[in-house]
Amino acid sequence: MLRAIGLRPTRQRLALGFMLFGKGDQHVTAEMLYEEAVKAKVPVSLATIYNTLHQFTDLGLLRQVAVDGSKTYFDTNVSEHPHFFIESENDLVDIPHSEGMVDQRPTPPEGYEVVRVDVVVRLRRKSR
Amino acid sequence: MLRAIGLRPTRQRLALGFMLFGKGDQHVTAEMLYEEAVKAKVPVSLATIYNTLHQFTDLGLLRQVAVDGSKTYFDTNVSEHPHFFIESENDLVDIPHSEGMVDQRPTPPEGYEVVRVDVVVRLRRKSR
DNA sequence: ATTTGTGCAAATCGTTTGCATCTGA
DNA sequence: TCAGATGCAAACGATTTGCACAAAT
Repeated sequence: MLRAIGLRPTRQRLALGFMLFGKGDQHVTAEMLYEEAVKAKVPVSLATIYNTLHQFTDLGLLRQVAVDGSKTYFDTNVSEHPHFFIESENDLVDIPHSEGMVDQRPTPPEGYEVVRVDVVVRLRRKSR
Repeated sequence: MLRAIGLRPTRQRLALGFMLFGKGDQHVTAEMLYEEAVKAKVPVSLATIYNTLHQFTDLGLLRQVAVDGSKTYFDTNVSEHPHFFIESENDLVDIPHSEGMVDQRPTPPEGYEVVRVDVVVRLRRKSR
């Protein structure tokens, strides 16, 4: 598969590929993936994690989600869909569809095209 | 007005308040506001800009918009509305409403409440 | 006189970059 | 062999923080 998209199947790319796509849809940050790799004793550097995430994204295997200022999230589900972001836990999850939110692409202004649409519903644990 | 919301009307807060709310809706980053202040010869530090932006946000005068990794944008229009983000120019603009996009609040999961909904349509200049 | 705000510089955090070294075809 | 990948450490940019000084009430 890596070969198919023009990337050398190296140890680290293979390992990261399995971690990302081997267990259903998930949302990861560079740091999270790095931790997981360390735990799994996969020798890989943070720099390589970033390289890989971006390469995968450019090749359409991952999708970036703009959540907020700091961390960048990558979604293994590349289809267009909205997210819940639970602020207290820094957790990003898909919104089960049909949960309201008709999500129609707006017409872009003359001369521009839509790159992607980010819909993030930010949640907080209810106090009372 | 500052007094009304419980903030001392200091020189810099007054100046920043005018810059923010004195000319219709706009979208600013800390850096942009700082530049504007410097140009207008308003003596203010970046730290104070950040303090002020956050205080105003907490008090509901501004609204934060999650655009992407780096810069944080603040919108003087605090109502819930979607945005276009023009990647090449780093420009954030309101989407003229009725442009499609039915924007219905989804039902949050048990025990959570919606803090805010960010809808960002990312645009790129059309190539051909 | 007290409390609150401001400015500076240093510290932090996620991410990127330069470059020497390694590795897969 | 050798282009492409990796790893390290330094560089970066936006934001935050600690603390001395200044300004509102």
